[in-house]
Amino acid sequence: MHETLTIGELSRRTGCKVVTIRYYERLGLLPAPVRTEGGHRTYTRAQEERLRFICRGRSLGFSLAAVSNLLDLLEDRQAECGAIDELASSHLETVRAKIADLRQIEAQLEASLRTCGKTTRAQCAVAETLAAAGEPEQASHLAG
Amino acid sequence: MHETLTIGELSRRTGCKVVTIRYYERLGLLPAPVRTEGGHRTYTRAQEERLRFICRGRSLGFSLAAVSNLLDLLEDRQAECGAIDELASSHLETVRAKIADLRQIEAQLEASLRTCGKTTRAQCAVAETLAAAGEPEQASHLAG
DNA sequence: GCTTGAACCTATAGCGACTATAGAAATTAC
DNA sequence: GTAATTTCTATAGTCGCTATAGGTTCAAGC
Repeated sequence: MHETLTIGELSRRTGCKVVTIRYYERLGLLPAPVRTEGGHRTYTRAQEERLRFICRGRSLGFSLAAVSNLLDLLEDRQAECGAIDELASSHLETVRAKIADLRQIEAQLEASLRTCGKTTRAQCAVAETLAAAGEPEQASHLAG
Repeated sequence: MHETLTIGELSRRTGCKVVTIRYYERLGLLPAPVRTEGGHRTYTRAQEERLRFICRGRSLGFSLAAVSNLLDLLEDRQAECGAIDELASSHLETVRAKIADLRQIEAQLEASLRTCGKTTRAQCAVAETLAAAGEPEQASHLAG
């Protein structure tokens, strides 16, 4: 069987939006597929697999650059498993750092919300938490 | 005393970069400060407080739009504490959702790293985790 | 064969929250 | 007076998309 897929079918099968697929192609993450006479893209199973890999990497929080590295490593039959592991474990560290950041934020928000509702507007605990004049802090690793 | 500050001094005192301070001004988050004859910005203590508030909000993961809302609420002497609480607790939910996402990612990365190093390249567990053909997933709330 | 409507195409601009660059002018320290 | 530092403006780039506009192709029904 192994028929080819339109970009819409590929999108449905992978959960990756059509515009995003085209975007990945423009970035060079996905190879330019064969086109119909009219110029529509047609994808193979191999390309579907590659896209799945990209999506999975993204859903694990890897940057597109990291995903690209991973794809290169996988394609290089000489490459050691070690290089892949390294990328993954350095990413794991980043993930853990983000969790730690977020937990601090969670705790502070919880604390100020807990003491609020009991005080007047002038001493709103949440407002105080935000206004608290602390020492300059380095920006956290948080993106948003 | 209450002297004014240059943008560089303000930056050092708050930990907010000079370019970022100017950026906040352009967005209207910080009022345009008085200038010297030569056109250099001079800041007051009130503006320093406002900037601290913004930075604190950002470090708690609030968007600039949310910070702007919070500032408006604080300035409005009529406003109820409740509105502030609502913003904070809805943000807390977002934070918790992000933590949950990241924990799943952490677990998956840990799991694949644990089983790796024991297998040959061909069955690299990390590579498999990434290649795993799963059902289409909705994108997580993660920004980066 | 013809028409309709969905899916597809390209190109460009926008989002958020900055960051980087270039080149000029002001300020401060000696 | 000069040299170093800081500041100024304006513009473009980052990341990972998303949205818009305006046009073309494709598949199905008649």
